[in-house]
Amino acid sequence: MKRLIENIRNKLSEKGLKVTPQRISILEAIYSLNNHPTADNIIEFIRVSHPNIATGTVYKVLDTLVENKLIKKVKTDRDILRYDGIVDNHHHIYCSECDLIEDYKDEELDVLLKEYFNKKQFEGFKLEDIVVQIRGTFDKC
Amino acid sequence: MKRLIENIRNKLSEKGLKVTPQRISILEAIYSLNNHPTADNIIEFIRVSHPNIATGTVYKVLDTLVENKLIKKVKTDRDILRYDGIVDNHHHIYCSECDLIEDYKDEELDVLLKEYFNKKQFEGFKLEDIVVQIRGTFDKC
DNA sequence: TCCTTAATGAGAGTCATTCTCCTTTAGTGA
DNA sequence: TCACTAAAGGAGAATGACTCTCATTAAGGA
Repeated sequence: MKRLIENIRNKLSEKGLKVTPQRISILEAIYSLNNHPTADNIIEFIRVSHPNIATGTVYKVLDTLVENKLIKKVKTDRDILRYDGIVDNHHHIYCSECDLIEDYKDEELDVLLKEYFNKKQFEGFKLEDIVVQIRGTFDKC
Repeated sequence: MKRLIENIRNKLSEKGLKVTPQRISILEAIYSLNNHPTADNIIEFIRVSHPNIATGTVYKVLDTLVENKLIKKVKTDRDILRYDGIVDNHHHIYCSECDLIEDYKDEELDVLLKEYFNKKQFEGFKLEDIVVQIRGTFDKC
């Protein structure tokens, strides 16, 4: 736990961001809440230890973290914005029945896509990132 | 134009949906406004010829159309829902600078992905759809 | 043409997110 | 170590996209 917080401090100052208790607990919340929390999940989690944090602050910090690539936004077509503490390239599996979003890492796929798009070459466009959305239904749902 | 409306009528009744003037003009708006309009874009467009349409009606019709797979939802990074009149399998290019979403059709890519995921086989998961999100920046932005 | 049921209009309500403005604090430099 | 300044946070009002409710209207089948 100590170690996690030390790690968070380093990440923040590496980016030239002020290390504030609010920023630390928000990142801590994202790392603790596994499944792509919403802003609301994060606020609820933090209020336990930090009852006075303002919702505006949480949104502002989340924006800052996204800008500095310490977290990612996850787009879903069905509901509100979610946040993802994993910034390595990875994909998402969306269940059509429940609201779950699962992470999907697949280096073989990454290589395949990278090679494909390298060959392709877009005119007038600088490619930054490719994310695959896999939609389907879990049998358990 | 006559032809477009006839086409829309057919699509609606094929799905067993009542053919109402509101539904027709909403679909017409989506087909006319090319680039993935927001609900607001659609409302603005329709009000010209149909000033009394209620915003609630527009949202309700859009939901119905999505449910019946006559249109698709797309979400931008800035968290605004947009609607897409193209329901064939296709992908999207997201610009990090502007909020534009461009369509990206690529059958070679579709085949590649289909083969890849056929080989892969997920346990306990029924695959429905694979969409690739391509993020980057247009030089013009 | 009539009847039933679904669709629409109007407008109030909701709720995630943003804004404003004042206070507090992190980090720098003396 | 302390003081200063710009950046960050708190409180809560404001915004705006979307939803709900309920009375009215109209599509489509009998």
